[in-house]
Parts: sequence; structure tokens; C-alpha cells
Amino acid sequence: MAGSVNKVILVGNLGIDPEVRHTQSGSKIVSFTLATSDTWNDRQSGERRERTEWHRVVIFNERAGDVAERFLRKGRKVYIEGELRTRKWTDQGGQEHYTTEVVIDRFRGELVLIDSNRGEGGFGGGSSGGRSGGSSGNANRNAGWDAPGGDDLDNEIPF
Amino acid sequence: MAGSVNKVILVGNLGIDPEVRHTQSGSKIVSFTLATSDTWNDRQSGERRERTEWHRVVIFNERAGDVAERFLRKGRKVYIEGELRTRKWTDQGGQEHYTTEVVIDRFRGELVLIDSNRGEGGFGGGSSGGRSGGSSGNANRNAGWDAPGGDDLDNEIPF
Amino acid sequence: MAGSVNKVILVGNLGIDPEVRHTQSGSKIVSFTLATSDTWNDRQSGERRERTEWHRVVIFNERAGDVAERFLRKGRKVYIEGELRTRKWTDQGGQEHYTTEVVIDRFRGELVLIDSNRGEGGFGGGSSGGRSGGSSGNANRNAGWDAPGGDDLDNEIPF
Amino acid sequence: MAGSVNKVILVGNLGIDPEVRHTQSGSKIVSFTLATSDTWNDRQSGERRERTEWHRVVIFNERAGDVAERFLRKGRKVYIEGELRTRKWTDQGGQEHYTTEVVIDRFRGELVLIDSNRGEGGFGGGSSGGRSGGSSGNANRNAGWDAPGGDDLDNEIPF
DNA sequence: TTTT
DNA sequence: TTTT
Repeated sequence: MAGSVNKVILVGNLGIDPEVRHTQSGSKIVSFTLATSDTWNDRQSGERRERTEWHRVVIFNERAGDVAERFLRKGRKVYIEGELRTRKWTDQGGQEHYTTEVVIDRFRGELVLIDSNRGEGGFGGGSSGGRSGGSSGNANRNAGWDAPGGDDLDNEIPF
Repeated sequence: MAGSVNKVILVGNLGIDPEVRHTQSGSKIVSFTLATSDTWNDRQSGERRERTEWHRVVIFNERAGDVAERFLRKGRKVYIEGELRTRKWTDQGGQEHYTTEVVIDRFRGELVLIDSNRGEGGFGGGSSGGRSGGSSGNANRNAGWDAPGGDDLDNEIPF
Repeated sequence: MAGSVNKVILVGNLGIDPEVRHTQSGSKIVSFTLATSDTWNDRQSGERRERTEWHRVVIFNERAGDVAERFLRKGRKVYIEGELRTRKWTDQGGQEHYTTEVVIDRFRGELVLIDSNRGEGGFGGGSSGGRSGGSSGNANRNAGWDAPGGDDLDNEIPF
Repeated sequence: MAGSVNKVILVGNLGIDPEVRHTQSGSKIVSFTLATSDTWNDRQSGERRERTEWHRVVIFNERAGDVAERFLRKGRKVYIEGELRTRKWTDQGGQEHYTTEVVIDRFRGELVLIDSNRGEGGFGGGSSGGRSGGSSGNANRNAGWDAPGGDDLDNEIPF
């Protein structure tokens, strides 16, 4: 009710193959790391410098998760639109930590395959595979597509 | 097969009260103009300059349309996320024209009320009104919310 | 002074090779058309449907224009961030028309090459070509990079 | 060589007054926390639920920092466009931590005041204050606006 | 036609 | 710690 916007837009390359897990209620969760990099000329030295940023992407949306699982692999380029979410967790030593993730959930977010050369591994897709964006994001066009347990999905995740 | 993105993000003020119409199939369409403005200092004259840009926003999404109809009025500030769509039309003289609009449809887009002072006219809102973003956009959480006629909705619009 | 935002984000493919022209004051202007497409399943027929949207992109920023001129070609995929601008023009018959464009100017906007396989024509780029985004957009890091005539650049354009 | 995009768009309210500090080289750094919130109806219970997300915003851009320092206060609403950056730090106990921030630096990012009711404290602004977006972001229109030390600015920050 |  |  706040009148707020929380949006992240990334175009980058996967650092790992997508990892798939399921909640107790059966919902699929797909996650991976995504690299973006920035290059610029240092003003003083004149040298070319580069910074790579790693983002953790987590997909709760079933359709987008399916697309990620089927078509994304380490090294692939993808457009991700999601929201920032920071969660708290405690390590074995009892230390508290915070991790910020880019989340595509069932309400919002999008995943678009940017590479044209998908399918290198023979997992197909072909011309039918098509654009993931349309079928991911917020679509929810098939009734009841997400599992019971719904809204507290996040609490079930054992990262 | 596209791997494309078509996204517009606007924060601006309505130039008119939202206009509501319905397709033959009963779907609601809400539209209005939105002003954004830019100011800068002219390099040569040093004068302050301003340019106002007018955008035509068209909402096919029922929920976002409801929010717009209920809470938006001329002068209000709103965040709009939609996609660019250009349509062709012919004037009475037979001349062809093209008009580009920012569209929120049932698949994509969002509308967030930015003004806190909504409700000036007493049309309420209250705690129920709430934030439109969550309920608009792509939600479609209530089954079958859009009327038959569906995908060729656009062709029915008599602008 | 309005507190407004006017932003367009596109990922699409060029429909033509970039066209380069110069204002009387010597500034370079690069423009091209960009296609984005959307596919979805029609609810009634169940058929796969597709809509292609064409956008006109105009670059006033010298750096982004340089990158476009050197690396972009018909068919290439690019990420464009710009603002919407609608201009009025009159055809030979005296008819008035409006055209909406996505503009990258010296203040705002960005262009990022998305294709990895740039350089097909042997115009190089190599590993040095690098990311265009950093050097385009709003950088203006080299003093006085844009030509005299500055702020009324737009008025000089003979589209 | 990346062809990547790293962009965050937030509209939210400040949780604190902006904090201002300076690097050894004299550059100003302004930071604050920003809240965005999301509300939705729980599917199971039907109850209204809300999640508030807190973001840490850090501004290295001098102009945007000036605007933030002058016009932003706890509770104000602002549009922020920046990039995600995660930095590592070690607490007193020797424990390593990571913090993700939304950064506006001299190359990229934007800050737009959304509240119309700025100036509550009488710190003015008037017609001069105006919109920050134009003067922040990437402008760098006044030569040499940022202090020596430039590119490794980030390393000097003692958060 | 909006807003500051 | 914000806001509605």
C-alpha cells in the first residue's frame, strides 16, 4: 500500500548451471549466479579497468523456472527482471548473515533468453522454444499452476 | 524465438481524468495522457530550459484499469510500466497515421499510485484501495477475469 | 523540475544498418529501427500468435553513436535505454504527423551490444571493443566532446 | 567485452536522514536506507500480507549527492536508479560479511524527488532546487567535478 | 492537458 | 528505520 517500486534489470551470463530444488509443498525453485561486468578507463593511470559483479538469482515462478531449467546453462546470456530481496540466515557458528537476491516470483519478474545459440547440448527447444519472457514473468495463465503452500514459499527454502 | 524486451517506465502527471470505455466483448479499457518533463541549463544561453513530453497510456488489464478509474485523476502522479505499441489508423480524409502508446495489458505492465494525497474527491480508497502495483500488473489472480474476445482486444478499440 | 521519469528499455534486433547524418553544427546523429516481438498462445484458438513491434531509435550522444556506427548492423541484437520523444512534422501534402522515437542524448541513455558475434564484417572490435555501455550513455568524460550548437540539436534534424 | 546490464529502479521512502561523509580525497558520499513494500492477499488465509524490503543506497555522484543532502529527509519518497554492488567487509570478530548496495556513481544512476512537499524544514530549494534527475545521474557537465582519487573511490569508504 |  |  506504499506506492513503491522494487525492480532489478540484469543482462549477464550465468556463472553456473541452474540449480533446481523443490519445497516441501512441491514448488520448484531454480537459482543461479549471474555475472555483469563494467569496464572503464581509470582517470589517473589511464588503464583499462574492469569490475565484475555477481548476482544471485532465485526463481519461484514455475514457468520461468521451467525455462531456466531447460534452456539456461553456465555461460549463457540472459535478461532477468526481478525484485531485490534480502534474507537473514545464521551460519553454523551462530553468526548472522544477510544475503541479497534478485527474485522472480509468481507475481512479478521476467526471464528472457538472449543467446540465440541455445540448444548446444541437444536439449532442443528449436524454433518452438521461443521467447521465455512471454511465458514466464507474471503470466499465470493456467489456473492453479503453483503448488499449495503458496505465500510462505520463501520460508520453506533451505538455502 | 525473439529474445526481446519492450519496456517503458514513466513517472508523470495525468493531463486528463482517465477515460473509460468498453469493447464489444465487455472488457474495460482505460486511457489517459501522462506528462513527463525535463529541465536543463542551455549551454549557450545559460538559460533554464524545459521540455514536456506527453504520453498516451492505454490499460487493457482489468485490475490496473480499475485502480486507474478509481484513484487516478487529472494532475495525479503515477508510476507506469508498460510496453510500446504503435498502431495505424486512418483519418476522415483517408490519411494514414501512426500513434505510439504505452500499453498495460493482461500479460505485462504495472501501475503504482505515487501521490499520497489520493482521495481528495472523497471517492475513498481507504485501506482497501491500497497499492495498485500488487493487484495490477500481471496478476490475473482471479480466474477468467478478462472477457471473451481476448487476444484481439486491440482490434476492437475505437479510438 | 517535475519529478518525472521517462525511460524506455529495449532488447531487440536492428531492422536496418544504422544511418549516420550530421547536423549543421557537426554533431553526429545515428538512427535505426529496432524490432521487438512478442509471442503468446491465443486463448480461443489455442494458436501461437506473434506481434512484432518496430521502434525508431535516434542517438544524439556521440559516444553511443560511434559504437552504433562501428558495431551495429542489420540483424544485430542490442540493449537500448533511452527516453520517449514525440515530434511533429508535416508531409509534402501539408498533413501533420507525429512520430515517437526512443532517444539517447548526451544526458541520458545507453547502448549495450548483446551479440557476442560482432565483427562479422571484419571491422574488428576484438577484445578491445568491449562493452559499449560504459563508454556511451552519459559518460561525457572527455571534455567538450559534443559540438557547438548544443542544446538545440534537435531542431537541426532533417528527418 | 561484457555486454551486460546492471540496473536497479526503486521508488520508496527514506528510513533515515541522508548520511554524508567524505573520502580522504574530498569526495562526498551520501547514503541512506530506502523502504519499498509489497502487499498481497494470502491465498490460503485470505489475509492481507505485507513485506517491507530495506535497501541501502549509496551515492558517489556529487550532484545527486548534493540533491540528496539538500532535499531528502527521513520519510521522503524518491525514485532511485542505480546499480547493484556487493562489497565484502570484516567485522571486529574477524567474520567476513557481504553487503549489497544500490549505487549511484559518477557514470550512472539517477535520483528524482517524487514528493511534491519538499521544503518542509524551510531549507528552501525554491525554483532553483528543481528536479534532481537532470542534474544528477550522469551529467558531469561541469568539468572536473569529482575529486582526485577518482576511480578507487570505493576503496576509501569506511562504512 | 500535467507538474514544479 | 519508511510509507499507506
